[in-house]
Amino acid sequence: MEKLDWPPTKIKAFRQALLNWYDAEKRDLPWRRDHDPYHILISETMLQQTQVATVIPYYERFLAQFPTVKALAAAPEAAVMKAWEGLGYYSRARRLQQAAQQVVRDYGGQWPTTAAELQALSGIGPYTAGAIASIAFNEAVPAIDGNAFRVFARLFCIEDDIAKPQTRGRFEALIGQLIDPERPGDFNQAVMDLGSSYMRAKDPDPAHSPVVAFDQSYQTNRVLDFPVKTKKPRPKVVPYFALAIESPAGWLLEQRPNSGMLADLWMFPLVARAELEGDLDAQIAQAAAQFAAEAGIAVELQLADAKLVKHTFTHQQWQLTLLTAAAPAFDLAVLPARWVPAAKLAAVALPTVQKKLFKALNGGK
DNA sequence: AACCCGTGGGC
DNA sequence: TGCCCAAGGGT
Repeated sequence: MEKLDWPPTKIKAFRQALLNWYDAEKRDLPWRRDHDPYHILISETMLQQTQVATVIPYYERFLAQFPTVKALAAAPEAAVMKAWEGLGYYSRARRLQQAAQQVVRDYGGQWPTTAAELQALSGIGPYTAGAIASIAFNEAVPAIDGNAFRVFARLFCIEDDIAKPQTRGRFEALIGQLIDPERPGDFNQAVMDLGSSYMRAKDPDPAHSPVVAFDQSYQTNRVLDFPVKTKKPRPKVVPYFALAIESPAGWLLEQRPNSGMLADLWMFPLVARAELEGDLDAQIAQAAAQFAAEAGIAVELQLADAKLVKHTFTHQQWQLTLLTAAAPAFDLAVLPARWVPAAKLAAVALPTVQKKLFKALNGGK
């Protein structure tokens, strides 16, 4: 598709059909109240791999807590992580704050205005750079997300696998010829609205789409054949012991390493069972020994009543066997850990799997 | 290029 | 239940 074979009149008709529909039917979303690049950045970052309905309350709270790019740049990282709690993909939160710090420090608070410059900021890739540049700064660049891939794959019956990185370039070339140079931000957002309504992944309604006359997949009765996308492998099962250790000072929560799964969040200490040997009792004894070596104190681990908690991520399924122990409030200087009383749990960022563990300890409530 | 990184909803 | 999907980016 090096060169789009549509005549200029057809290109104009497509833009008009899309934008007329958008002007009449666009969704009323909190981040569409203005074109502030800070607002666009927050919303686009939250919306990565996350549904609109999930994002809306997070967006409102986040903006109330960190109203300006300077406020976000200056905030304690723990506060940013807490505001992100439950949204997932937590590196997004750290990189969002890093981007804010880059804007303040490297640009003196004056936003770069091109997609090329924006993409150099932390956490901003080709999609988010295109979205900010087109919506906030009117640059005629595509913003290719899952919606755009689906919409244009269907419109042109494109067989390329959208899971492959090299496919993006072909879509960029195509959309670059179609995007409305007068209204690039609205064009990109119209494509997203189209991709989440008439041209959604499941149960689409292409017959009533504003661009049905341009939809080759509909005309050839192959709508659901597009986009072509390879499947992901099933999550791998990973067994752990989760150590619920309670002292008069509260629960023992460990801060996870600053890279990898649930980086920087707070959880019960985990012991990987794959490295342990023997039956359950033997493994519990090994877990206790391992903990004693790290913490410098022996605890008596017991199988909890609610013993198994499962949590599925994109690539892993954790099977957590819950062990409990009562302990004195021993010194934690050697661990990246804290005693957190129940009343102070609201102060640390907990992943959903940790909330499940607390719930299991409370008898499912 | 292939893999890693969360969560909730829908069927 | 298991699987797919949802405004991706980093390495």
